[in-house]
Amino acid sequence: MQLSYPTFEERLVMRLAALTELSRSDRVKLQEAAQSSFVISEEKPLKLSGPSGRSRLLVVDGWLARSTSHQDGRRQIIGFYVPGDVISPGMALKPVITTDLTSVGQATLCPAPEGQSLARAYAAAADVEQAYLHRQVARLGRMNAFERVEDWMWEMRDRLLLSGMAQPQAFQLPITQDILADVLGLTPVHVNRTLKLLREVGVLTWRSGYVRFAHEGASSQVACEELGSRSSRASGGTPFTGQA
Amino acid sequence: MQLSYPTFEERLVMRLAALTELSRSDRVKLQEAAQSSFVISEEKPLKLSGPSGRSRLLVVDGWLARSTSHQDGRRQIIGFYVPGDVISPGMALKPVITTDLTSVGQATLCPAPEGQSLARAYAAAADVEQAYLHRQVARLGRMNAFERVEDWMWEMRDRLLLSGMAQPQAFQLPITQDILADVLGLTPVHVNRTLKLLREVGVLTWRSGYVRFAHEGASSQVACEELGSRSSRASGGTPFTGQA
DNA sequence: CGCGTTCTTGACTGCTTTCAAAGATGGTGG
DNA sequence: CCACCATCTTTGAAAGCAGTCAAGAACGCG
Repeated sequence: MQLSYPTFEERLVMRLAALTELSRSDRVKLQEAAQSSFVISEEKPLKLSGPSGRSRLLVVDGWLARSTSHQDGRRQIIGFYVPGDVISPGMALKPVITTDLTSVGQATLCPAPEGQSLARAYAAAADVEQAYLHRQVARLGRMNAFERVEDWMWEMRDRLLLSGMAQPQAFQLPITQDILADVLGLTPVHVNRTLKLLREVGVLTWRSGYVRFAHEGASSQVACEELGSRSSRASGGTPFTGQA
Repeated sequence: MQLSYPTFEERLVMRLAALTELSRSDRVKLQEAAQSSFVISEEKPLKLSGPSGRSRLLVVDGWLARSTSHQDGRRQIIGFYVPGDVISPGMALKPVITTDLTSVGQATLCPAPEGQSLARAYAAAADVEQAYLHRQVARLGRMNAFERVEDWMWEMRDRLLLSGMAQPQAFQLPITQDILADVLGLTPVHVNRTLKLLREVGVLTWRSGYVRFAHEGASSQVACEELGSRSSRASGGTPFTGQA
């Protein structure tokens, strides 16, 4: 079980320092910023495109989701913002697509302080965010349900690890299966079945908001192999349940 | 039929001026840059992550594709760069995912000139690129084959229109169906069938590298309606808690 | 303890893939 | 000018992965 998380200050410094060398003064600014944080109530959409959302924000606690939806109810979550992530407003001259930003549960944010080295960190964060978008495209375009779920789980582990919000083989996942379905472009029912499969095959378990990997560092590559060996065996009752 | 395209200079100015007001001197810089363009031979991957690729580039002719691929052969094209687009290197500290940049057919590039107003244009271009990534995620995650193809076609029309590389109802599409399949996360066979359907339903035709829309301005919204009226309902979405 | 949300599971449907092969298309050389 | 070849486009039939519909079980909360 997760014993304790880093403090708000520690998360921000930890995460952003991983991107660039932060000057001492900028680290102090981050810690000060964390003091003046504010809470976003559950499921209340943020308007970042308007004049109010012209400033950059930092996530200090909770998860935020960027999503888009049709009027027929279909919804796609583009991605999440987790503690330490930078939310940039964007100039949004011509809305190629409109996205909403909502908090998952309750989230705490703070205005992003300015600074020499922080500017570099924000730029790097934008690059990383783009890379994760690329990966999300690849995931949705060319991976099956099994691979999508596993790949995504490892990705979140990696990201949360940077701000101390995860352990090497486990992390807290504060979303429902419905939401995960909207992230991975699947139906809730099929997400549920896929999770069951991941559990049976011995990849990971997700119970009461807590994800635990059965084995260390397995990238999406393993997912492919698992899948290949499973299907070649025609059907798989696989031993090896996850450890407690 | 396409009578003639704008000159290299015109494309760059046209496209970037649509993002921000360009100063007179910066427009001149763009025109000069277009003079010193170089050609990328067909299907030769560019290495933009290395030290050589530290500079920003502008596309003046042809299409480039950013893609990623598994070792089992599956390939996903993240997106295209078309004339007027800005290719930024990215700091790529930790490769969350590795992507290749290859030219589709033959492409012409030039180094991106620096300038006060150009800097704003590049920033805006980056924002727009991110918006198109969001849209690509939504397309792959929550649209069926029919909608994906139509939505993508309109998107490319819109983008090419900005640099004068398209007409309101037609544009030249220099790719194969195989490549389109890798963009939309489908198989070539199904792309072919979907194109046939789009043709029969009277949405668009694509013959000898030339796309022509049957009707004016139909967004992806129309795709949904078409689909709905034509046969069974589109794949239902996942309603969210507390919907209206 | 009751109720709403979330999680599971089963049975069936269907969109997309797979496998295979025939039909265009375009460029090249005789 | 036409045969020839590689590439690309079309089409059919069958299989599979994911979606749909429905209902029961488990969970959390006041």
